[in-house]
Amino acid sequence: MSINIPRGTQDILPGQVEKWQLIEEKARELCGKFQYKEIRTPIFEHTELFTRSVGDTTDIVQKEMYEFEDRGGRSLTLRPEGTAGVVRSFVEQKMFGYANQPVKLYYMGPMFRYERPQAGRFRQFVQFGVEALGSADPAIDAEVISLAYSLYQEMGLKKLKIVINSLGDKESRNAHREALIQHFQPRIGEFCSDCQNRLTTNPLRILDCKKDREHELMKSAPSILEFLNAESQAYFEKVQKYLTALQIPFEVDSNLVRGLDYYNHTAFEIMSDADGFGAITTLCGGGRYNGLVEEVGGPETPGIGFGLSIERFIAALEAEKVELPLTEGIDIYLAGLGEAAQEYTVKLLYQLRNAGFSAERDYLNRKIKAQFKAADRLKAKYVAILGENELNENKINVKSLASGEQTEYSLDQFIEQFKASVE
RNA sequence: GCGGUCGUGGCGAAGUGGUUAACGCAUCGGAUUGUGGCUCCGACACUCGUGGGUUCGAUUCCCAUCGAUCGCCCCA
Repeated sequence: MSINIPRGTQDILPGQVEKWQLIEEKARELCGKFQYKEIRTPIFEHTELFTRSVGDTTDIVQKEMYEFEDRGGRSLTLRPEGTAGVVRSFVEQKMFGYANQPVKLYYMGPMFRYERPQAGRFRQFVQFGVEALGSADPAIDAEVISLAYSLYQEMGLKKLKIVINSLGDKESRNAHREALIQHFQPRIGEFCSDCQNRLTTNPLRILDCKKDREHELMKSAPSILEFLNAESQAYFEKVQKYLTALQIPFEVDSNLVRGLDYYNHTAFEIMSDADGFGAITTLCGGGRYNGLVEEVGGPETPGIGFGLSIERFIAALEAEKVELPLTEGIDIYLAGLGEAAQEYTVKLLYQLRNAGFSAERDYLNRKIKAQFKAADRLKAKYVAILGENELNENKINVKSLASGEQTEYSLDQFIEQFKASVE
């Protein structure tokens, strides 16, 4: 029996990988403009880092982590998200002491979650994310959101929706939580089983339920926004003010919840409205996590960031049928006929490549006709034909595949002459 | 963890309880003995996902299993 790819993973092959490269390039370019620097942290960390930061009651920690013990008996976990590792590094490398503050970082790499795969959901997926540590200015919340938004826009996505909410600070959250429990408790029996569980684990999530959306208690439920204290309220308003100034369209959804424990204040998601996008709508999720740095052992430091999946990014591009500017084709294909000529093309090919051309030759000993077909498939602009005749007469014929015109060159000076004629 | 659908050549995709497993694309060869994209001709399935069962006989029926896919939960 042959070995197949592990569940929830994928091979990204030539033809598809170019899309990844484009997104990665664009992300890096944008980070340069926004002044976020790349950080590369390990793909596995001590398990405790995730249980402490992500939260040990979250689904991620409870049932989705790739956790293992190494030969030294340490409990390690393949990272399920990017923020924890970055924050760990921030603390461990004492970045809070850097002259440049806030510390603005980005990362790109594989994350791992043991989930049942479906559309836009994998066990290994690639996340691009950004973290800004050390500033509690609402302007940086707007900057982070605008960075993600720009990336999608510049790649050509149009059907985007930004949803924001404020989760408030700890005080606001706890007050809200109590109010929710009081609100739903008396009639929780009328809700779905999921919601009944949520009442004790995470009552906030009840508001997010799709089944019980129409229940009257849903509409009358206390909103987090009513429980924001003055400070949280002012902060949230500032974020909105800045987004408006940046002309970034957004809507406030007081039911927007984040699944990781470390979030507070600003929470946001960027979603795709494109048809045929299935059940996945969230392209990007992020928010503020003041308090996380302390949780991981560092000094009191505010932070905000987002994570987005490249897989979903590409799915959204496909759903919107965005044409990406993928470059393809080669400059020249060397068709050789006969042993002596074929041998000669080995050298010629290398010279062409060194002269700056993308070039290819036949490696399967094919006949001239098949070599032309191969050149066609490679979308070659030119085919150079070298046979016994040409070799003896010190010349080489070059045919333009577009026009069909054939030009003769001196074999000695072929590279120089060809280069001159193309330029 | 739960539910729906599906599993036939490199890819896409028909099909039947019975002995040669359609077709399309791709590939290779030929028509055109050194020139592509069009056309025509030819070649190309000893695991019909795997294991077991029913049967004289199964790719086709049943069960299990694995995988894919979509949805729930949750999330990127």
